[in-house]
Amino acid sequence: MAERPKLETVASVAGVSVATASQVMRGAGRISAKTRERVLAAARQLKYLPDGRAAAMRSGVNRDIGFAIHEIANPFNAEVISGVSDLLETEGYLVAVLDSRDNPERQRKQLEAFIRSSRGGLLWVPAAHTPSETLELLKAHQMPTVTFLRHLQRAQFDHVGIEDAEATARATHYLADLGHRTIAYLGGNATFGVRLERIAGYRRALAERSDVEPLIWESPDNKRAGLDAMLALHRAHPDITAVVCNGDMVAIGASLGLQKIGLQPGRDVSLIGFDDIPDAGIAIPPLSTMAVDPYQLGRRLARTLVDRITEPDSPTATVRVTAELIIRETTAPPVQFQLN
Amino acid sequence: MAERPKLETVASVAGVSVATASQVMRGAGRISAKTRERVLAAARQLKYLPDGRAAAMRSGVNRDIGFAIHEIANPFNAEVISGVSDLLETEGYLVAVLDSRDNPERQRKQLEAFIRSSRGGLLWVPAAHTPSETLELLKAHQMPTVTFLRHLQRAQFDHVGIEDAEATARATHYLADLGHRTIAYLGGNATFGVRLERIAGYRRALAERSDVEPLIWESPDNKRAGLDAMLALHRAHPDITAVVCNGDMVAIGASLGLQKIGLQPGRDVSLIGFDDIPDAGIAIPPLSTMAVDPYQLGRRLARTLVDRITEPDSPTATVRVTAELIIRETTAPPVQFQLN
DNA sequence: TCAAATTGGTATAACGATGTATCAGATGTC
DNA sequence: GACATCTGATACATCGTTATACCAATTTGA
Repeated sequence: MAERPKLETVASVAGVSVATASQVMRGAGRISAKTRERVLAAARQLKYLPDGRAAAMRSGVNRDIGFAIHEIANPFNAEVISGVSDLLETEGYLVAVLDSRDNPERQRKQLEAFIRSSRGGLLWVPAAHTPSETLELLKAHQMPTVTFLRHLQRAQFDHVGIEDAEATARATHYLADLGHRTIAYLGGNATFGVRLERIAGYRRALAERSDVEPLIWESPDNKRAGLDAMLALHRAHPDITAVVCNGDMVAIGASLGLQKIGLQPGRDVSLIGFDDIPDAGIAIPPLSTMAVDPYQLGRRLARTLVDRITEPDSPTATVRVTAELIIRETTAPPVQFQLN
Repeated sequence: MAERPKLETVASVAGVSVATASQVMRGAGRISAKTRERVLAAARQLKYLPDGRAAAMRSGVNRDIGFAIHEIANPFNAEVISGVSDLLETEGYLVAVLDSRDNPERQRKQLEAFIRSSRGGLLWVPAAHTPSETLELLKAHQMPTVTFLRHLQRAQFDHVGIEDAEATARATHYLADLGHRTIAYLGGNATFGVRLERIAGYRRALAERSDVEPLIWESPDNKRAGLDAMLALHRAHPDITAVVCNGDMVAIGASLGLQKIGLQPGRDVSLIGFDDIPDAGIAIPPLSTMAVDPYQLGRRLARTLVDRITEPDSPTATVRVTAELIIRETTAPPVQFQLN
C-alpha cells in the first residue's frame, strides 16, 4: 500500500514545483489554466487531501471546532448538536463532540488534549464545579470560546443560553394561577448551573404570591432518577399537588413514578417540564413544558462562535432566548377545585 | 494578553535550549534533576501545553481518535460512547464524536475533514448507502479504522458488532413458542446495515417453523415514527398478535401507539425490542428486549482500535457479541391461549 | 526599440515541535 | 598522566504545508 499522498507527490506527478501545486490547491496566486488542470488531475488521481496540521501550523487558520458538553445522551442536547453541526459544516468547519459527563476532572483532561491539538474554537457547557484553572487554561491559550447554558460569571466568555429564571417563574405562576398552593421544585444535580437560575425564578414567583412556600427536592437529570425522586418526594410530602421540574427527563420520570403508585399526572398532581424533548409530546400523558427550539439554539450558538473567531477583538456578549409555555395534559387545576 | 506559550518561551524562561526543554517535557534523554525542575517550573508558570500538531507531524504519533456515528441521539449509542471514551481516555487518547445523521454526503465531508486534520484512528458506523469512494478514501490515507454495528463486507476493516441474526431469530422463536402465529417485523430505516441481518434472523426463525408467514414493516428508528408505524401496521393487519422490533425506540413507540388505540401491550399484542436502552426498563409496561451491554461493547470497540493502531500489520478481525433475552411485561401468550 | 509592466512559475524561510548527532567538560581506569 | 567513558546539554535537520520574495519570459506602451 502506497504511503499517504503529500503535496510533493502531487507536484512531481504534475511536473511542477510544490509551491505551484500549493497555489493551485488553495486557489491562490496566478497559475495558468492548463497547469492548474494538470495539478488538479494529479491530486484527484492520488486522492490527495492536504495535511491540515501542517497547513494550520503554517497559516494559523484552523477550522476544527470542539463542542464540549456535560451530557451527550440528553435528546435536547442531541438536537442542539444537530443545529451546531449544520451551521458550522456549511461554513466549512468540522465539529467534534466531547462528553465530559459532568465530571470536572475528565473535562480538564479533555480540554487539555483539545488545546494540545490546537483546534480553532470551543463551544462549552462547563461541567459542574469547574475549577478556575480550567478557565485560565482556555484563556492562556487564547481559545475562542462560547459557553452554553451554564453561565460562568467569573469569566469573560461569550455566552448563549436560555432565560431560565424568567421561564421558570412563568411556569410557576401558571400553576399557582390554576389554584395550586403546594408547588414543589424537582430535579437538578447540584448547586450549579441552570438549576440555580431556574430555582431563583421559582422562588421569585412564589415570593410574588405570599401564600405558597418553596419546597426544593434534588434529583439527577434522567428518567430513572426522576421516578425515584418523585416517589421519595411524595412520601415525604403527600400534600403536594404540583411540581415544577428542572427538565423533561425528570418530569417524565416523575410522571411514571406517579402512575406507579396509582396517581394520575394532570389530575392528582400537576407536572411541568423544561426543554420540550421529543418524548414530551408522545409521553402518556403528554407533558406540559417550557419549550425552546434546541436546533435553532444550536445554530445561534454556532453563529456566536463564528463571529468570535472572525472578530477576535469584539467585546464579549451574552445571548439569552426566551422559552415558550406549552400546555399539554399534565397540568390542571388541583382536585379540590375540580370538585367544585 | 500574551501569545500562546511555546516551547521556545519555556526554554528561555528556564534558561536552557529548546532541545533541552523538549527532552524534559517528554521525559526523554538525560537531563540533570535541577535543570529538569527549572524547566518544569517554567512550563507550569506559563501553563505551557505542547502543540500536538507540531509534535504529531514530527514524531508521527497521534492520539486523536474520531468516532463517526450515524445517530448521536440514540441512548444506546450514548452509552457506547461512554465506554469508548473511558477506555481510550485512560490510554491517553482524545475521542471526538462526529454525527453523520445517516447522511452519506455529510459523512463524506466529515471524514474528509477528519483525514485532513490527520487524526490517529477512526471508529465508524457507516451511514446508510455509504459509497465505495468513502471506503477508498480511508484506505488511501491509511486511516486505522474499526467499523461498528454495520458490517461492510466489501472492505477489509476490523469490525465489532452484535450477533444480530442469531439474536433476532431467538426473539422470534420465543414469541412463536408462546403460541403466536402472526408475528410481524417492525422498524429499520432502509435496506441497509443491521436491519438486514436482523430480518434475516427473523426470516430464518419463521422458516424453521412453517406455520408463520413473514410480514415486514419499515419505520425510522425513533419513538414518534414507531408509534405511527404501529398504527399503520395495525390498521393494515389487525390480526397481528406479536411484533419483533428493530430497536427499543421503535418498540416503545409501538407500545405507545397500541395504548393510544386502546390495546394493551403484552396482552393484546406482544412486543419485543432490541438494545435494552434505559427507557426500556421503566416504560409502561416495561419492555421485553434483546439486551447487549452498550458500555462494554464500547470498551471492546475501543480496545480493537487500540490493537490495530499498536499492531498495524496484524490480520483484520471481526468480533460479534451475543445478545441476551430479557423478558419483561410486553410479551405473553396470545389472547386465545390465555382464555383456555 | 527599449524600458516598464505583466504573467507564470520557483526557491526558500517559516510554523513548533522531535530526535539524532555532536560536543565540552567531568570522572574513571590502570 | 594519558586515554577511555560517562554526563548533561546543544545545534540542526526534519515533518508537510503556506506565504513571500524573486526571477525569467512575455507583453505592453510611447
